Parts: sequence; structure tokens; C-alpha cells
Amino acid sequence: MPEGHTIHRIARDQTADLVGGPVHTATVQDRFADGAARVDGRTIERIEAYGKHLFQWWEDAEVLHVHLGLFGKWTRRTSPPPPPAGEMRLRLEGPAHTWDLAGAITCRLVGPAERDEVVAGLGPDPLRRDAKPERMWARLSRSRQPVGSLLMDQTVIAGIGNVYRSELLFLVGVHPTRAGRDVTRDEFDRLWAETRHQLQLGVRRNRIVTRRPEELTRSAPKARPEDALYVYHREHCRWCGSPLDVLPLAGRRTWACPVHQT
DNA sequence: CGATTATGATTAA
DNA sequence: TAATCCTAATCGC
Repeated sequence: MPEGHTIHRIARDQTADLVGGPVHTATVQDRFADGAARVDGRTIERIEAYGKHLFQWWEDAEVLHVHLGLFGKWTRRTSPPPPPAGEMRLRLEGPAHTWDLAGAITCRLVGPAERDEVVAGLGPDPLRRDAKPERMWARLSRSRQPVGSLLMDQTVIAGIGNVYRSELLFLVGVHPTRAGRDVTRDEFDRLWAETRHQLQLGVRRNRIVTRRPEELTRSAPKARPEDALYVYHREHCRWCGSPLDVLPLAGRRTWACPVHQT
């Protein structure tokens, strides 16, 4: 279940597994049969992630655009893979490993221009070297919207989802109901830095663990799922035990500590 | 075995 | 704001 870190990790792993040699495709869903057939046996030149979007640059300027949505999943298997299961939408078979896609909200073959259009509609992605935080600041500092909603808006910042939203605002001590324009420049700088740091950790671990390492080693070195987070989906603040605020923002629930977040 | 829920996003109302 | 699409795991009965 993906936020930006998941997609960047997939781009990295797929690059190692699939880029450079011919890739055999297959599908069991008619929906994408045409696209799969079109690139079958061809080579992937490059794979990039932008926010929650994945772009595979196939030879001859064919770009496979995949967005997992809430349910989508890439599954990595060893090649040769078992016969495809029922819900699989696309299979990419490389020499040593095969990637199966299921449940994606978007899976389509486009050209570079359409890839650029998608990217143009996204805010800066803190995991990319070319990210420009000033673009996010420009939106945030002018908006009356609550910062909890702005963080979920992919045109403001690309790659944040419901877990990171709650956790990041907790880590920088900003309450999600605060208007974007009431976030100070200093708070924004810390938010951006924390976001970059946490997403980078997420890519490395392939999992969201926002809790500070020193705390984790004390309580549970392996970070059981219930130890990984400070506020998301919790009833009480992990630091002070206060009952958390639970707010619907941008159509999803957000959790915040009324003591540590102002 | 059906209802509920989940780290997403677009479209219609 | 609500309905809708995508899928799988979990929970209550």
C-alpha cells in the first residue's frame, strides 16, 4: 500500500531487474492486452518515479505509466514465474525476476508528452534531486486550506499519503488544522527536511517507520508494526499519552496530538 | 460469508 | 461532499 517511498523503491528494484535487456510481457486482463502486446520483447531504457507515479521508458519512446492507487501492487517473483493468477493485469518477465502488476488505478502506454503533462500537474517530489521546495512554499504560504489537506494534495507536494501526513505533522509539531499560510518559514523548512529524511528512510526500509531509532532499539529493535508510528491510527499520543484528535481532512482521517502540535 | 477497512484519486452532484 | 473504481485482508456472525 503505497506512498511515494514505495514507488521510488519499486523504480529502483525494477531498474536492477528489468532495464537493459528484452522484457517479455503478458496479461490476463483484456483491459491492457493491447499495451502489453505492443511492448512485448522490447527493452526498458529507464524507470523513474515521480510522487506516486511510475514511468517506465521503453525503447521507441513508449512510456508505461502506472499509478497503484490504494490497492495496486507490484509483486516480484523469480523467473520463470508460475502461470498468471486471475487478477494480474500485467506481467513483466526479466531474465532473473518477473514483476506482476495487480489492482492499479492507472496502467497505460503513453508518449513522452503525456508523461510530461502528468509531471507538470504535480508538486515537488522530495525524493527527487530536482525537487524545488519553493514551489511548495509558494502554494502553502498563500493558502487558507488546513495544512493537513495541503499535504495530501499532490499538486502541492508529490508523494505524501495518509500515513506520512499524520506522522510528519506530528514530528514538526504543527497541527493539521492550521491554515497553510499560518505555517512559519522555519516550520516549513523543518517540514520539508523531515519529509525528505523520512521518505528516504522509507525507501531504504521499504516501509514507513517514523519512530526515532534510539527509541526503537529500547522498546523493540525490530519495530513491530504497532511500534513504527507516533500518531497514525492510534488512540493516544506515543509521547505524552494524551487522547489524539481525529479529524477528517481531505476525505480521510488524520490523527494529531493536541499537546505537541499547535 | 458478508461487511468493513485500507498508505489513492477522479468524477459527479 | 458523495459516489465510484481498483483488490485483499480481517473481523464479526
